Amino acid sequence: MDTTQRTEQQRSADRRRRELLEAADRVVLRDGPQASMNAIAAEAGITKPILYRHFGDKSGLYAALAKRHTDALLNSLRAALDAPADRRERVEATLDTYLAAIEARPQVYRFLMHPADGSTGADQGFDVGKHSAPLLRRMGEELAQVIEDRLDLGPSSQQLARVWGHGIVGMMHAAGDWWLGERPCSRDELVKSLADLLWGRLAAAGDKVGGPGF
Amino acid sequence: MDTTQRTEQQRSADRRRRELLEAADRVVLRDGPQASMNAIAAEAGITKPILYRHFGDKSGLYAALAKRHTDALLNSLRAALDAPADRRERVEATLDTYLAAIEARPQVYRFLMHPADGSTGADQGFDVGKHSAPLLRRMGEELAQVIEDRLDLGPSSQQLARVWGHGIVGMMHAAGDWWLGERPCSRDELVKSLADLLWGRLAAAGDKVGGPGF
DNA sequence: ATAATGTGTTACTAGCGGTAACCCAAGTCT
DNA sequence: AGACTTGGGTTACCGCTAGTAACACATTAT
Repeated sequence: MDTTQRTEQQRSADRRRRELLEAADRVVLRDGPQASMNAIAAEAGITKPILYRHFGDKSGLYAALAKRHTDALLNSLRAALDAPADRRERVEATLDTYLAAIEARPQVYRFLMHPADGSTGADQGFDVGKHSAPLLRRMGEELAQVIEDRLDLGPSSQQLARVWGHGIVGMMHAAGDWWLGERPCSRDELVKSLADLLWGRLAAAGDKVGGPGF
Repeated sequence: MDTTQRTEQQRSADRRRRELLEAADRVVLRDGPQASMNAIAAEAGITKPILYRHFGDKSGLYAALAKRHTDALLNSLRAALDAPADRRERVEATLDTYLAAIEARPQVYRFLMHPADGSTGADQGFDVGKHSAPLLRRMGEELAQVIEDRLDLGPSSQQLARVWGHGIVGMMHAAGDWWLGERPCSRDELVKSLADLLWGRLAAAGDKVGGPGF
C-alpha cells in the first residue's frame, strides 16, 4: 500500500503550503491587500504556477490566508467572551481585545476586511451579501451563539441573538475602523463609550435644552 | 468677455458629465463594482480617453458616481432623523429607511460599500482608515452631528456622539448586510430588534437559568 | 533501462487601467 | 481668403495583472 507514501507526500505538501502562506503573509503585510501573485511567489522564492497548484486561484490563497488570522482573532475573542466576570466586564474585554488586535496589526486587519474582489470573468451571479468580509460574518455568528447561550431573551431568542450578534460586531468594526483612522481618543475611552451605547445610554439621555424644533 | 462662452461650454461639459455618469450607473448596476472603464465607455457610446478627461481616473469616476447615490440616501436619512416624533420612532424610521434603500437596490448598495481598490502603482502609504466606504463615514459623521445637537450627553459629548454615530451606523450596516443575504426575518422585525439593542435590552436581559459556568 | 510522478521553470494569453499621439471640425485672428 | 488655436474624438500603445500551457529535471517504481 502507498498510504505511508501518501501521508509522507501530504506532509511535505502541507509544509510547503505553510511556507507559502507565511511568505504570502509577509508580502500582504508589506504591500497591503492588492499584493500580486508575482510578488508573493517571488517572496516565497518560487514562481507563480506553484502558487496556483496549491491554492487554485488568488481568492483561494487569500481565503487560506484569511482563515489563519481569523481563527487566531476568534480564539482571542472567545477567551475574552468566556472570562469569569460580569457581563459589562466581559463586553468591555471583548471590545478591547478586538481593538487591540486591529491596532497592533492594521495591515492584517485591512486585508481581512477587504478580501477578494477577484473573479475576473463574468460575475453576473452577483450574490449580494456573500461579498462581505467573512471575518465579520464569523464574528457575528459566534457572538450570536454566545448571546443565545447565555442570555434569557424570551421567545424568538435565536433570531434576536443573531441580529444582535451581527449588529454588535458591525458596531465594533465600524467604530474601530474610524478610530484607527482618526485616533480621536484612547482605546479605553472608546471601549467605555461603546459599552455605554450598548448599555442603553442613548435611550436614557435627556433631550438637549433649547434644542431645535420643539 | 468670454464669461458667457465659458458658462456655455461648462454647461455642455456638465451635460456630458451627467450622461456619462448615467451610463456608468447602468453598467455598474449590471456588472457590479468591478465594471471596467471600457465597458462604461462603450455603454456611453464613446471611448476611454474621454472618460479619463472627465474624471481623471477610475476612482474619480467612482467617487462622482458614489456621491450621487450617497447624497440621495443621506437626504432620505436626514428626513427620517428630523421627523417630528419621539426618539424611538425616529430611530426606527431611520433604520427602516436605510434598510429599505439597500433592499430596493442591492447592487447600488454593494457598489457604494466596495469602492475603489484602485491606485495601481506603489500604494505603500497605506492609509488605513481612508479605505473604508466613504458612505459609512459620512453617515457616521452626520448621525454624530444629530446626536450631539439633540441629546444632552454631559461633558465630552462631542466625542461620545461621534463614537456613537459611527458605531450605530456600523451596526446598521452590518446587520443590514447580513439580513440582505440571509433574509432571516422581515424588515420590521429587524428594525425592532436593532432598536431594542440600542435601547439597552442587552444589558437588561437576565442570565439564562442553568447556564454554563455560573 | 524505462516509464511514471511530482516539482519547477519559461513563455505565453487575455484583459485591465491609463496615456501619447494623432485627427478633425469649428471658430478666430490677420 | 488663409493660417491657427481649441475642444471633442479616436487609434494604438505601455506596463501591469491573473491565470495557463508546455516543457525540463529529478526521483522513484517497475
